[in-house]
Formats: sequence, structure tokens, C-alpha cells
Amino acid sequence: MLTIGKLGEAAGVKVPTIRYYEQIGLLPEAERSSGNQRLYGRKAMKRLAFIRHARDLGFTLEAIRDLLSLSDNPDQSCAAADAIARSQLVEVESRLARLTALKAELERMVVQCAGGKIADCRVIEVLGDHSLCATDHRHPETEATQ
Amino acid sequence: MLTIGKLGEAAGVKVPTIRYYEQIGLLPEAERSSGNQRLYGRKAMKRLAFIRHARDLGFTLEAIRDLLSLSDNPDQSCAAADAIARSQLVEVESRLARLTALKAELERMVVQCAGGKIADCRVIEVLGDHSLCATDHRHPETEATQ
DNA sequence: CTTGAAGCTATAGTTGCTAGAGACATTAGG
DNA sequence: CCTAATGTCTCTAGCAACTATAGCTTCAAG
Ligand SMILES: [Zn+2]
Ligand SMILES: [Zn+2]
Ligand SMILES: [Zn+2]
Ligand SMILES: [Zn+2]
Repeated sequence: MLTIGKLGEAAGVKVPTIRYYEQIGLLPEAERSSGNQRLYGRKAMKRLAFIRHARDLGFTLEAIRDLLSLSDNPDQSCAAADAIARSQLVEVESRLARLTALKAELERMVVQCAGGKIADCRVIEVLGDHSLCATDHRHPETEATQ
Repeated sequence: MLTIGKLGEAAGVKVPTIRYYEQIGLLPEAERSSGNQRLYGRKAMKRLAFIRHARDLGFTLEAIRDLLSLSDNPDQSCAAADAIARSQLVEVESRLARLTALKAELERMVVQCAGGKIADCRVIEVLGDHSLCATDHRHPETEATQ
């Protein structure tokens, strides 16, 4: 049985984050010691590692909630889980496309600036006028955190 | 003189967002009509377009605040503005690198899954165990919104 | 002149945490 | 056994950058 600090260390998750996951119901309420401190076993450890890894792969907590509840009944078809992963892939691809365009525009800006006064600064000029951009980089669809 | 709705439409910014920008001091307090409604002229329009475009390029509101105050005195050197843009470029590059790794892992996951039961689902399996990943995609540095 | 859209303020909610305050628990050293 | 340091507890508030709601007033069209 691990204390919350040890668990956090083992899983690479900060202590308040673990409590937060419990609070929003991603982790079950932990057992408590005689002195009311949380205690975790192997199962909680695996669940937290799953959450952490899925977060690292950019899944939202809502998606992770679904994935966890799917993984809790192993006899079902994995179609729903695969769909979540595929939609996360689509999301990542679209962010990638957008960031690639952003990078190109930012590079253009900084390269084109001759480094004089603000009045002649290409960075400031381009920021004020999207028609100076080479690509249409604008905020296409819904954007998520990260 | 435009009302807030017309301004928002023209600049592609939602009305509450404009009020929010005013509230946090990114936009100056607008003139008001006799009936206390906000009115905007050409200058506010340009300023809002600048903000919107910079947001589209991923700059934070803090960075935009600095860029705006730089652009307000055109005789200064543009070094500071260029530095902000370059650091935004670095930020975008690092997010791009991370997303590229994520995409690779997500693709591996969905491709490797044969589509049976959850118990045999490669997606669920990989999510539970980072050592099954081909790359080290983990949360490298500070991460920003978007 | 009436009605519906658009505007106003103020407050609270979103996501995924993170930081603080103040009180209790545990552990290591002397 | 006592003490000091560290860890944990709950609760609340804060971060970015908005978005939504409620309950009002004002405006523009018919
Ligand atoms: Zn410049
Ligand atoms: Zn542009
Ligand atoms: Zn599967
Ligand atoms: Zn991994």
C-alpha cells in the first residue's frame, strides 16, 4: 500500500492531481489509513498510469473516463475504444496541420523583418493584416487544450 | 461608428469576447452612445483585427498586450517585437514536435488493433503501458493553450 | 406603437490542473 | 519519549481565454 506521495512519485503525477482525479470520479475513492490518509494498491496504480499515459497522448479527461469504463468490462467489443483513439488521431492531425501553417507564417514574419524601427517592422505589419499571410492559418474548428 | 455586434462581425470576433478584451484592458474603453451602447471607430477596428490575427497565430494575450504597446510607439526599435515572435515560433516548433510524436503513437495504436474484444484491444493495452510506445512522447516542457 | 433583436451588467461555468491556508499524521533523530 | 520536519488532510481560490446565463434596457423595423 502506497501513500499518495509515493503513488504520485511512482506514476509521475503530482499529489494534488491525484486528489483532483478522485474528486471528479476518474479514480475511485481511496482506502484510508487509521489516520485518514489515502492508501493505494496495485489496481489504483495501474489506473493512474493509464490516465497519465492517455493524458500524455492528448486525450481529454472525458475521453479517458470513457476509455476507463470500457476497459472495465473486457468482454465487450473494442470498437468504441478504437473510435475514441481514431477521433483523437483526427484531432491531432488537424492541430498538426494548423501548427504547420502557423510555423510557416511565423518564420516568414521573422525572416522578413529587417530589424529597424517598429514603424517598419514586418512582424507588427503582418500581425495587423492577415492578407499579408501566405496561408490561411485561421482557427478552423474547435480547439482543445494542450 | 460601429456597434459591438457589427464590429464583431467585421473582425470575426464574438461580442462577449470584445467585451472581455475591454475588461482586461486589451481594448480601450469604448465610446458610448446616448443609450450607453458601445461605439467603435476605425482605430478600434484595427486594434481588434490585430488581436484577432495574433490570437490566430497562437500568441497569448499577454504577448499581444506587449506587442500592442510596442506598436503604439513606432519610433522604437522592433527588437522586442521580433523577440516575441521568435519565441512564439520556438513554442510552435516544440508543440509541433510533440504532436508529431503523438500522431505516430496514435497511428500505431489504431493500426495494431485487430478489432476484437476490449481484453485484446491494442489501444487499451498501449494506453496502460508506455513501454509499448515506440517514441518518448511525454509532456516535455511547459505546455500552453491551443 | 409594438415587437423582436441586439445591447447592457454581473455572475458563474468551462478544462485540467496548481497554489495557498491552516490543521492533523507520520517518521526520523536525539 | 519528545520534538522537528515532512507529509497529508480539507477547503478555497486562481490560471488562460473565453462562453453562457439571467434579467434588464435600448434600438430598429413594420
Ligand atoms: Zn521587426
Ligand atoms: Zn494571417
Ligand atoms: Zn481495439
Ligand atoms: Zn507512450
